[in-house]
Amino acid sequence: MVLPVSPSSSLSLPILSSSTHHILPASDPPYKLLQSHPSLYLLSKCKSLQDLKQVHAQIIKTGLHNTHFALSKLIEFCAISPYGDLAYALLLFESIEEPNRFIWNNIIRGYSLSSNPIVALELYVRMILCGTEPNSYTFPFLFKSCAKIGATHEGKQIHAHVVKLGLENDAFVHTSLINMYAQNGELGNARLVFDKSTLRDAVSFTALITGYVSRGFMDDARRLFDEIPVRDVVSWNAMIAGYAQCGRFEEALALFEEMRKVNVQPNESTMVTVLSACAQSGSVELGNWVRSWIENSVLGSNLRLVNALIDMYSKCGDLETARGLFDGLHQRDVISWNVMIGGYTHRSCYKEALTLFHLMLRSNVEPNDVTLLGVLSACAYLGALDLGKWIHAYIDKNFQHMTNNSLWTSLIDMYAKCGNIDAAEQVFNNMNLKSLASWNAMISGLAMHGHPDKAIRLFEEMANEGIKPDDITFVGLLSACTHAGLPELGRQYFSSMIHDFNISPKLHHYGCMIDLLGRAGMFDEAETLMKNMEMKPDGAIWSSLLGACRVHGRVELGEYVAEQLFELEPDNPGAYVLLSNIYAGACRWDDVARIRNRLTNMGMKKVPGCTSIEVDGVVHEFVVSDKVHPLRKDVYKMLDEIDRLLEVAGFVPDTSEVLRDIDEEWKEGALSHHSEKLAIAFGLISTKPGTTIRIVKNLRVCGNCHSATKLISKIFNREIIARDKNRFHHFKDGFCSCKDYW
DNA sequence: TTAGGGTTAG
Repeated sequence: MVLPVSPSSSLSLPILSSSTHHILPASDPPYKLLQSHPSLYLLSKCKSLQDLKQVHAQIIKTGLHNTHFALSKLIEFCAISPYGDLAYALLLFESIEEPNRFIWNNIIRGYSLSSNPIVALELYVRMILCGTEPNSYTFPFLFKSCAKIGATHEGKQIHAHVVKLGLENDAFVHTSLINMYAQNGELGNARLVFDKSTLRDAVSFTALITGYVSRGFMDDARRLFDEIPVRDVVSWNAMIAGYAQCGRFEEALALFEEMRKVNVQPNESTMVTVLSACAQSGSVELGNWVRSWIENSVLGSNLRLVNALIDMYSKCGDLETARGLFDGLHQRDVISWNVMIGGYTHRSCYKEALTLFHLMLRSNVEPNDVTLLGVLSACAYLGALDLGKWIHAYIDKNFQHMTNNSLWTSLIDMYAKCGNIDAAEQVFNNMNLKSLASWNAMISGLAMHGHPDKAIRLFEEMANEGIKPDDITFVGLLSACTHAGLPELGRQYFSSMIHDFNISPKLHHYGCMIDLLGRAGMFDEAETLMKNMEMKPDGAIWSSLLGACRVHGRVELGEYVAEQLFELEPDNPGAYVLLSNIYAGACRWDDVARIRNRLTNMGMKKVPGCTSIEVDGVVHEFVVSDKVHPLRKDVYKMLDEIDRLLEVAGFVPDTSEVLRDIDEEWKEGALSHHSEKLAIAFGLISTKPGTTIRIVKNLRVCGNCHSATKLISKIFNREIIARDKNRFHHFKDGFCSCKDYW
């Protein structure tokens, strides 16, 4: 936006110095009388737009609407108060023939606080074109708007207006100017404004410190902090929050100690900041101390603090204490619900998260975008497509105009992970402004569904639109190559990422490459890559190499790799299972027995296989040889029928696998009782013929179940979409989309 | 002769 430029001036303000007209009409009665007028008093008591309209009517009835003062108060209330209504304020504003400066300032202020601050700038243009001179109150609202929408260009023009009017020495204008530059990433200019002025109170210092903190310049921030003549509580808070934000929790907590030593009384924000540092660093002891401090202070029942406590306890893993505090709340706001739901998802208790969400819907608190982001990630994890769809509809209805497009990205992720890649593509294609995250979500979605061609096309489209890929984009691309078994292409992307895009490979990228090379049997290249890594390979990388050894029957290499894994992750039974299977493949039964014994002696328990399926919005979970599902009798009856039909169709179970391998659901006996087959049987009896069955398994699907499921899809004429630990399998007409490569 | 700046769940 270009603001009006005066033809007579090299600076930008045209009408400022020329015509200022006078403000209050002569009809305005004495102020004292106005201030004590009952309608104006009532205004401050309004709690809704309806109340407001009644007071407005009374103001008109008593003739007060002819005074600028009453109109000012009315507009101020409508525009600023949480009970007001900005649209109503604008309506009123437009009806005033010659708004005075106070009225202009307050309508601008209202928009600066709104979700649409650009209107504040547009109103400012009108204000100066109308010949009303802005004052030191006008500018902080404008700079706040510029900061909120990143309007540096406009901010600079308005800065010129400030200079022209000689207002740069107003403390409020000064600080909001620093803040505008700092928030818009122009730290140099923020510093210039700060250095040029003699106005150096804690507030202006803090504005600049926050700017440095947001860019990670902690040393500069700290130097400034040490220079503040009189540090107030907000400056302490900002510095503590700064350390916490960049993960330097010890320094954050040390500063908090220091603050108490110099007798600065912590306030609500201090405690929120400290609790969030405790939450992130897992310092539940300090958290407990903070809790007793809070309970012994006037802040005892402060909702924000209890919310922060709930958040702290759940992030530290003490969900019980968190839930106790949550249940003890007499009044819960949306944040209370969000932290508790987020606590469950953070600790992987997705079912509890969804149960709580349902409870929230029944209470009188409206979910917001944060709630939905949390719930969508739980849906994605559980494969709860029905609830995910419901949330999609809810977003369409209530959040259509929201600028936060992470909700759409989250929907893409949810649909992809719930097995509905078409719906994911639809959401993606309907997005007006696609963020990098949304491109990434779509690319990885296509990758896990085994559509490397589509993922690659999307990547090219993205480049054509001038969007620069990041490291996550390449994880998606490389995993597309892994799932499709395309080592050559993977190699090309890996090299392109480093040389064309200047992105240094992280653990994830190496993981994809080593998986890809290993499974293609290119062990020499995989080993070379591992040796040349800048960081130590993690358990996941060694595991994928071990998996490749199993596929290719590389016993000796497998033994070496397994040793590395035993050392790195002594409590992970996966490595033992894989090594045992490698021995089994080579018919080395003594070694198989030795490894089994070692496993048993160490008292390790394999993660039990578990498959979930959602029917009519309810998520049902089945474990291997399930004995708890209420409909298990019918399920096992169906299972017998399935086995009979499989036999008729000529299916011979590969029992050798059960005898030889301790497969992913080891020790659990009969193949037909694997959790995915139980879930499929349940799906067959509880959905209409022809309905797609979607299941989610926590482990990788075993070879025997994979073959059986292919045939089941044909016999029962059902599409079966299965998500396992690594990827998706779309079973249809006797075939699987993974082309038996997984 | 009505008002304004810096910290604050993910």
